[in-house]
Amino acid sequence: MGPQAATARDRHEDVTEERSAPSKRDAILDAARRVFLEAGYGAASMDAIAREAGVSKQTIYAHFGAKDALFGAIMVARADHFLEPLPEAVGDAPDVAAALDGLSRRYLEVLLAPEAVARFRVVMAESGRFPELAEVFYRSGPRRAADRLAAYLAALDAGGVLRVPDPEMAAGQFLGALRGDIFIRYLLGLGEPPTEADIDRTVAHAVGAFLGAHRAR
Amino acid sequence: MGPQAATARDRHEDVTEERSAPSKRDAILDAARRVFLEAGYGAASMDAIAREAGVSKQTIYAHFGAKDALFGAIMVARADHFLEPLPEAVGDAPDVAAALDGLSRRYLEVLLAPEAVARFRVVMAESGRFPELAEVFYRSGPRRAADRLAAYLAALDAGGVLRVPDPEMAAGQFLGALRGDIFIRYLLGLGEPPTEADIDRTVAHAVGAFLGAHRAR
DNA sequence: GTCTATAAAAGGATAGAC
DNA sequence: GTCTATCCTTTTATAGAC
Repeated sequence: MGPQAATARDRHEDVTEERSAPSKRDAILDAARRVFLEAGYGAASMDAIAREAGVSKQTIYAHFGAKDALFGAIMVARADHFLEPLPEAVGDAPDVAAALDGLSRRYLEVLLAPEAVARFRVVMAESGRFPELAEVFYRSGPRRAADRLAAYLAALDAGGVLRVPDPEMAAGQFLGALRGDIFIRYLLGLGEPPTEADIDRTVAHAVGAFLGAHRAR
Repeated sequence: MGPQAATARDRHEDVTEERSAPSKRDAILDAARRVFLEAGYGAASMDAIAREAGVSKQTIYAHFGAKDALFGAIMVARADHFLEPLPEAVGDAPDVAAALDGLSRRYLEVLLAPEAVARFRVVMAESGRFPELAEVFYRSGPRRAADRLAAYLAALDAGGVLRVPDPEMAAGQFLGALRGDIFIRYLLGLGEPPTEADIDRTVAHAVGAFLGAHRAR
């Protein structure tokens, strides 16, 4: 093997191909993600995952051992990416209204992405069987978003821009207002996804109400 | 049979007992409700329901025909009771703050009842398989609560008490703020249920913010 | 590592007696 | 209407060849 190959062999010792071909392991993970998120844990069969990945069932068991281990690998691995694009929007905005507006749009964008909704639904349904998974999901997703917003609101209060005596509560309720009815409908699989105009109205109303409620005296 | 028996025999023709003993049918419905809500549709077995009800599996099939029919009977039957105690709180209250306060407490009380949370979770998880069930649940639960509140807010706006130009949106976002973080945590099965003090703080904050945002000029 | 074939168990639904 | 006993399909998991 060539000299630069050293950086790429963090998993295998005896690989012969120099280009890291899409490994069966990754194919399995990808297929499992799709099948689990679409069907839920119980209704997803290992046969379906094997078929989707183009491998045999035994190959899956050789890699992951059992169904619940595979499920855990999928759900935890992707939990980090949830709501990751949120923080940048807070610090750079010229004024408060624009900052809240931008943050709200990113939040709804992430929250209403089909994969995020499916993930939420599955984690929720299986929270009894996988409690630690629900915990990780909560902390890396909803909790993190609320903490970031709370920190921003606390800074606004300290700077005298707004009056926010209880930033944690205010952050939680603001994000709750943003979710409003839309998210429930989405989780229940009802009706059409919200249009751009719906988003505009929702964000404008939530931000306006928040600024009205917390304006400095 | 006696003359008064006529009113009670809307289902049976050949009953011999005069007191309506807890029928097997009701025992099945009750057991099915418990098992379905605890385990979810997929993980709930007909064997478990039969055991819990103290009857044989065949008795269940004689009454309901199939698993999905039994599930539908359970979930739809109880959907009416969801949020039923809400409307009274609106009209009688002396002032707006007290009305919103009372309504908020009832809403959270109903929403955080263990059975309501379990129902929400199950309907959500099975919304793909039973779309019409999700629709009925939504309309009789979340939607109804939001509509009632919106009508009240529209009346306040018309009376000049508050300024609420978009009552539907305001109602949805107020209820969303009320759910805030608590409901998500609850759905994910995390941590302790909220204490009385938590409820007090949550309601006070949401009502205070709402009044601040929508006060008449 | 990967495949084909199979074991072992669970669960939805039905047959037939009473 | 109700029970016991059974069928048949699906599904997780494993054995053994290559």
